[in-house]
Amino acid sequence: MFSIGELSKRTKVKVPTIRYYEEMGLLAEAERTGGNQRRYDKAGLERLSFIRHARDLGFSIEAILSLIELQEHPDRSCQAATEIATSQLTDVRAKIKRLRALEKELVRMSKGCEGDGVAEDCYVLASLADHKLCNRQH
Amino acid sequence: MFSIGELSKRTKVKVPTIRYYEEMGLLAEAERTGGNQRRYDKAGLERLSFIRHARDLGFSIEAILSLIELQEHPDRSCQAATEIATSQLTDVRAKIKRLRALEKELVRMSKGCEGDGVAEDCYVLASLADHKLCNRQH
DNA sequence: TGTAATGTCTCTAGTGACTAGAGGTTCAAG
DNA sequence: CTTGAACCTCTAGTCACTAGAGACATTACA
Repeated sequence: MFSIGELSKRTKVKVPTIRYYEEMGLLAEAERTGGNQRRYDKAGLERLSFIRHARDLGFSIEAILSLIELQEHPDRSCQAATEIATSQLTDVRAKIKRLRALEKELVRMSKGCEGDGVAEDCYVLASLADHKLCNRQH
Repeated sequence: MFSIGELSKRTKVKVPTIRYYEEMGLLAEAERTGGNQRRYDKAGLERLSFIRHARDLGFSIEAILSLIELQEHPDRSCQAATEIATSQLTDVRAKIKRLRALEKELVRMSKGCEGDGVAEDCYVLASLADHKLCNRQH
């Protein structure tokens, strides 16, 4: 059994975040010492690692709740889990696509201006003021 | 002179968002009718278009405030504008990099599971539970 | 000119996933 | 037994909006 600080160290999840996860129902309510401090065991550690891993991959709290629910019913079909992962993948790909378009536009903007002139002639500012100067939609 | 709703239509920025931008100091306080409703002119329209364009490119409100400040002092050096754009570009590139790593991991995860088994054997869940199953850091 | 529909006003509160801080209590080491 | 670090709960703040309540203004049409 170890404290919340120890759990935090081992999982690299900050202490207030652990408490927040408990409040959100991602973590079961921890056992308490006589003095009301949380104590965790291996199961708690594994659960938090799972959560952190999923968060790192961009899953929302809500999605993680569903995944945990599934985890706790090993007999259920895992279709939902695959669906959540696939939807996350679609999301990620959409974001990448959008960011790539932004990247191109920003490169074009930055290249147009050396930063050595005055604001009046700044290509960055001009580009922002007039969308027509852009090559692509965003 | 036109109303906030008209401005909203022309710029595709929602009415409450326009009011929010005003409160944040991105838009000058609008003129008002006798009945206290906001009225805008061409200058207001251009300013909001600028803001929307910058937001679309991912600039923060704070960054846009700086850009607007520059815009209003056309005699100042535009170095700051270029710096803001470049920093935004760096940001965007970092995000793309990270998302690409996530994408790879999610593909690997999804491929490992057809979604036709039970949760106990689900590769998605297993991957989340055990980071060691991952190919790369994220 | 009357009325009804639509638009606008301010204000408060909610979103997601935390983060920061106040003010108080408990624990572990020496 | 004392000290200081770690812990507790609670509230409020972050970012960029979004939603809703309840009241007032404007516009279109009869």
